[in-house]
Amino acid sequence: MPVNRTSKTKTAIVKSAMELFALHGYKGTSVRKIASKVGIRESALYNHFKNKEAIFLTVCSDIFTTPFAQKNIQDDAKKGKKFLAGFVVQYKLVSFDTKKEKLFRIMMIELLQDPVLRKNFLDESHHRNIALLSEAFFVMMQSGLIRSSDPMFMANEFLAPLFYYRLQVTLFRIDSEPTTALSTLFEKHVDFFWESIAIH
Amino acid sequence: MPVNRTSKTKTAIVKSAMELFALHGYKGTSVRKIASKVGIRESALYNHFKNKEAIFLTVCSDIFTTPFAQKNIQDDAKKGKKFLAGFVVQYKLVSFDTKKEKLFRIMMIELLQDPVLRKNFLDESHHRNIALLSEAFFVMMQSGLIRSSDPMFMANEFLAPLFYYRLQVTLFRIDSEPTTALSTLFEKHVDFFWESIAIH
DNA sequence: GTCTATAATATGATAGAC
DNA sequence: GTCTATCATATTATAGAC
Repeated sequence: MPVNRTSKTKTAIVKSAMELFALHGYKGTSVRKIASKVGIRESALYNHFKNKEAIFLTVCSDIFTTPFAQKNIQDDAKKGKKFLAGFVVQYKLVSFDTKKEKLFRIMMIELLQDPVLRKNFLDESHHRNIALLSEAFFVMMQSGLIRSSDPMFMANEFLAPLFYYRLQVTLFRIDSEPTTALSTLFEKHVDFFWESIAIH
Repeated sequence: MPVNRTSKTKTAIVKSAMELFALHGYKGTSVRKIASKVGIRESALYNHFKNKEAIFLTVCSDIFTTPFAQKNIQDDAKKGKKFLAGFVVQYKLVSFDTKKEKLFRIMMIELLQDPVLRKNFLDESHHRNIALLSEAFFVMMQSGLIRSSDPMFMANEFLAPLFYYRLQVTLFRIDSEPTTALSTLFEKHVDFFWESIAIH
């Protein structure tokens, strides 16, 4: 028997809620509208969730799950540019993933209003990425692959454009505008950045 | 006699509304709360503004006014690093300006929800900055100051970290955390970037 | 697990006295 | 220009029948 005992309705609620939260934020999404989108009455929804916040928390539960499961940075980082390219491939995949994009929208809307979400973003997303990249750059410096600098600052410089491009992708997609031009930015960033730091 | 006939109450409404919008967004701010903060009744507020949206539009009216009044980029850009440093000084001033910070918060909250605000951000902020920087980088390339590359892409790479640092400043300030460490990032960015592109 | 009914409250906005 | 009073509607949430 399946371990996942989550009912079909509950799954449908989370899915509908995610879409509405991504479009109108927490306050702009009413329990009524979620229920309506699912095709049930408001009261029936309370059979699956304690309240509106519980729905939101479930929707946000894997907002910061990251695919950057780095096993061995010490070794991987020695590959230099290839390591950075690999990181960006993952980042780009996440940026264009439909579900992740919805969660990213929710995060951006609530980031400045929700203290918990804000802390999680800084800890689980920003600091985690910075720590990973810092270590990698440190290794690359020790290996003589790149010029010497503050690894953590370099990590910030490397990460920031990725975030900015991801935000642009999201903004374009909201208005159904093509993202082909934006798509290449990620790879160009790796090339440009590596050209900037590499010791030839 | 003064040209500005805006009443004291109207000014107070805009000020209070700005603070509330910056904290809780458009939907999270009720007309009641604005009136309460001003110290008047809700109905009195409608004597100064047609409706809630009119208040919001007034608050947002100079959200994209920029201090980057570049007279002569063709000449200024030839100064190379000094031009970039000057740009960043302006950007940093805006990032730490109390009023501008509130407007930035509002923008970030509504950016993904309000199509008009989104378009204005892309046109008046992003594209304007990219156009300015692109032209500057183009001049620098022609002058042999920096390595050859796509000027517009380079502009993106230069602008993105500034935006990211500004966002971090804003997030830290919401939680009343010190921004001294962040403060130096802006100058370090200029140094790092110039080191990356300059022809020595 | 869903429905109808209902409660308590919040919201945007208006009417009319002062 | 501000007040009290009021309205229509929307909102979160609960009670109880089926």
